[in-house]
Amino acid sequence: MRLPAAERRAQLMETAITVFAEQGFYSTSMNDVADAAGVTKPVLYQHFSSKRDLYVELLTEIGNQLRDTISKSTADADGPRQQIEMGFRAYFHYVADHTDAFKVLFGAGSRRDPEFSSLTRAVEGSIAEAIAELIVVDGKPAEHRELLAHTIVGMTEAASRYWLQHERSPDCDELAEAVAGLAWFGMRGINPTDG
Amino acid sequence: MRLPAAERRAQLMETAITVFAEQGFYSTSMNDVADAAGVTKPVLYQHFSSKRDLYVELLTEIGNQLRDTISKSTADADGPRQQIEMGFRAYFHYVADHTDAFKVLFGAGSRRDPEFSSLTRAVEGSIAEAIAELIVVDGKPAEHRELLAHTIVGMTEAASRYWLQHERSPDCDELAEAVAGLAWFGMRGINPTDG
DNA sequence: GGGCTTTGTTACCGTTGGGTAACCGGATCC
DNA sequence: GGATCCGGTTACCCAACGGTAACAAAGCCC
Repeated sequence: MRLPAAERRAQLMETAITVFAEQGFYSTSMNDVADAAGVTKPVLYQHFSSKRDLYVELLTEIGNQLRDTISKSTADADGPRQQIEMGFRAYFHYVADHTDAFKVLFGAGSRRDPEFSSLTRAVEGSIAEAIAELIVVDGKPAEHRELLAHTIVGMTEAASRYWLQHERSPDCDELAEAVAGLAWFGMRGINPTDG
Repeated sequence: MRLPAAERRAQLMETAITVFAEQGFYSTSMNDVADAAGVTKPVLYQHFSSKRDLYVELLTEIGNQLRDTISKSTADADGPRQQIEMGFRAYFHYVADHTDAFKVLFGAGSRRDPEFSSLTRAVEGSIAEAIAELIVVDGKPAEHRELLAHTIVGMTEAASRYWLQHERSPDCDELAEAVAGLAWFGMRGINPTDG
């Protein structure tokens, strides 16, 4: 029942992710989180100064996790095609293994609020940056690169949402392959001279 | 000041779209909507039985509008490539011309709630259906088609969001061309035997 | 075992916001 | 010119929720 501060804090964050993932930011009360953690509200306020603060900490932690996962997995890729492939695989595996975290980071509540959305956009931005480097545009304005990169990131989120809602079929790797193919041929078709 | 019921109702819906687009479902109070319309709360309740009811009516109207716009524009297309092109053009023009409506339909508040999200998903579904027919997959499970179609729909939303946040540059048609290309070559690359 | 710290709890406050009851005033119809 | 709609307002109720003050009890150090 009684836990040392650090452990309690970690448990609260984990619990909060579950509850927020299910009900979203606005429909979740601090009592909901506290109850789910088997604790009362003031305990929550011992660790987080406000509801927003709690949510912000969740978003930053999740964002860092996802970013690290992807960047580690693409580090030792061999060529752009493989980099795309491995990046997508890592992304979808993260979605599969940390579904609640994914839902919190890219779910509804996080995009409306300016403070929250700046965090999720930072994550999207850093992923998009990596993708943008793989796009070769000649004969087209360079700004298209960022646009297309962000579009691909959004596409991946959409695929994840659809996949989660349809019994996670096909399996994770097959999903990654299909969506990576869509992205790869899409961005390559734009500029067919790309080797 | 004083308006006949039908007009007042129309005005309220238009105003509500603006306010909801700006602040989202949860952060918008019925008073906010009423104030923005230059009217008091009970007037709102004379036309809509609850906040949810108001929102649901907005979503269905917007959804129908968007669906009609797209299906009309693709009706007299000549071949799949042109169908994609024209569909995307219609979609992005809708975003440009009815930005607030777009934000309400695909914005944050609408995906969290099951009742709301079923409406936005219905729209996405009907667009995805049209796209799915243009995807030819052989050698791959047929279920991939729906997955990819939904992925492309999501990609379009993401592109719209990014575009709106970056001063709407490049212009609408150029945007449509770029994203349509991404989708077309993406879904074509998946199965290169497609003519 | 007594005192201090750390971890909880109960009970409360203030505001916000969905929803409603009761009342007002001008046009219209006879 | 008075009854009658119809569109509108003021004033309110009540529940939910973010946040807090004050208090209880477990563990630890000596």
